[in-house]
Amino acid sequence: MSSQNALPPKPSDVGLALAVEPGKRPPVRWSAVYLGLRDAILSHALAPGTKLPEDELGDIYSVSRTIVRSALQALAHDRLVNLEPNRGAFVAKPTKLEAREVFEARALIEPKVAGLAAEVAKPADIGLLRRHLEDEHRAMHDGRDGEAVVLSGRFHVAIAEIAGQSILTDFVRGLCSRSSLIIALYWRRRDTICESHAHAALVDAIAKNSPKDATELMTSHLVDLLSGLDLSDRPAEPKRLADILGSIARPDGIGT
Amino acid sequence: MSSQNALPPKPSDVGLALAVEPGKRPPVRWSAVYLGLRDAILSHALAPGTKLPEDELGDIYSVSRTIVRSALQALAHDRLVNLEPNRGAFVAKPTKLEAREVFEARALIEPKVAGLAAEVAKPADIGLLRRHLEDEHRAMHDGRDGEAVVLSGRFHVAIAEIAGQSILTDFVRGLCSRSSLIIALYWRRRDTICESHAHAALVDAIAKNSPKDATELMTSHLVDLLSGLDLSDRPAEPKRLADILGSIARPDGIGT
DNA sequence: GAGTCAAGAATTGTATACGATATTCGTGCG
DNA sequence: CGCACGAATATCGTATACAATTCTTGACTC
Repeated sequence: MSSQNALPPKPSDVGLALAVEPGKRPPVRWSAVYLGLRDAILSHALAPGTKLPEDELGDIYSVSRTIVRSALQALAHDRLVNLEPNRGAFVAKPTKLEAREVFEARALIEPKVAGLAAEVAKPADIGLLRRHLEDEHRAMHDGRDGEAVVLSGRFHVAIAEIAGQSILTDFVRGLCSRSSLIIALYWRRRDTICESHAHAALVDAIAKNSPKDATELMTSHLVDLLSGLDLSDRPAEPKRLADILGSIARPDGIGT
Repeated sequence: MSSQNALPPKPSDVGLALAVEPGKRPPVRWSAVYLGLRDAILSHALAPGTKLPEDELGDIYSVSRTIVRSALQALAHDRLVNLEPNRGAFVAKPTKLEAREVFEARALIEPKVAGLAAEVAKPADIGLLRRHLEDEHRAMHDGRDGEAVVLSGRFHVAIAEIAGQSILTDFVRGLCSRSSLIIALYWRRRDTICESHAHAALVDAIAKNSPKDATELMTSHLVDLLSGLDLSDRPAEPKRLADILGSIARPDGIGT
């Protein structure tokens, strides 16, 4: 019955108030579901608007709906899923307004955080960032866009962690997660997807302990990111199913 | 299969992603427990560290533990309660380090938000703020400290709402909530508890559409608030129970 | 043929049962 | 007298059962 040998994935990642040391206490069971879904959403494996039925998720992760429900609630609090009463959970679809606000919040917080990081960064921190940079580069080069986006977010979070402000780090983490959804919805230029250069410059500024440079680089990096989005002011997008399907080369042979 | 016409209903009430209008759909059952506990914590009716047993809360609110559990999870995400696996839920006890970080985050976000509010505030907004001010004053004057603290927080949130940045408003809301806990733990001067004057000046600056003034006033207001706290660097407080009980005039007659 | 309505199916909401873990308290030993 | 150990109790963790709601589908009417 209790055959669930749910291997603890990564207790440190779950940004929640749980006083639990990694190895000692069993990391709450829903964290596996939470992390799995989160990764899937952030890496764009699950598109915004996708329904997330409790039964199905329970089957997939071999847990009861109780656990799934907890995970979904946590994701809802992160604004990665939308809980609609009596209807179920759906991958969130941030509006363009929300998208703008996310980037405005990032523009306020992250430059400051980058400056802080540049002030206190030690060699070990720089090493960590450079390793991050490599991972990112590799994922991007391998064409794994989804992971590249996730890693890009994790890079920003890593900077915040170096700054040593855990609350601001939580904010950055949340904002980056939501940015991932925003990118999935509103990204326009697929070619310029990863300005890894900007990240590299950022690391250099932090390595040189130049808070001012780091602050400015982060600001312009975020502006660049924002400029890659299509956040024009038509709030509703009445895309017709026919338009979408018509514009895609359909595999002839099956269907009408 | 519609493309959800997700009109942002009211993200201000419960800080969670629920597309639900107050009256129409049943507002998820746990929100009653959530709000009740939150008020009790923010108004210092429940002291930090207090255990919150699921059964007891279920009896009080006449719901099953399932509901209580959801409410507690939501509160944990707000960092108002601490969930310790297999041990239960406790009202959070922010450390001094956390307290400092909360106020550093507020010092980063709120001045900017106040400036924004001053830019866009309309007469109706000013009226709202002045009414807030009165409520605060009244509660303070009536000696209801708990509510005064809550209202003070709501004032800051109201400013953020005027600024029209819902995400930053969420941040401010969370930070103010945590500040309430911090005040419960580390407030030192009980007399100067409410610098209602600072709030009044803030409203004036916003009313005059003076972003620069509003920004500076908020900055100094937060500095003042912080200076009222005892956040010295001894991380652990080895207060002995005997000290506390010994220093209080005990009602003689009962007990040993 | 389009629209409406209702019965059935599917999914979510809540309560409860039961196993697992922690805490308490009594007992015995040093 | 203090401490260690173990049974009893209390509380939490998870699964499951059942109720409530929504969605689907088919028939019926206009």
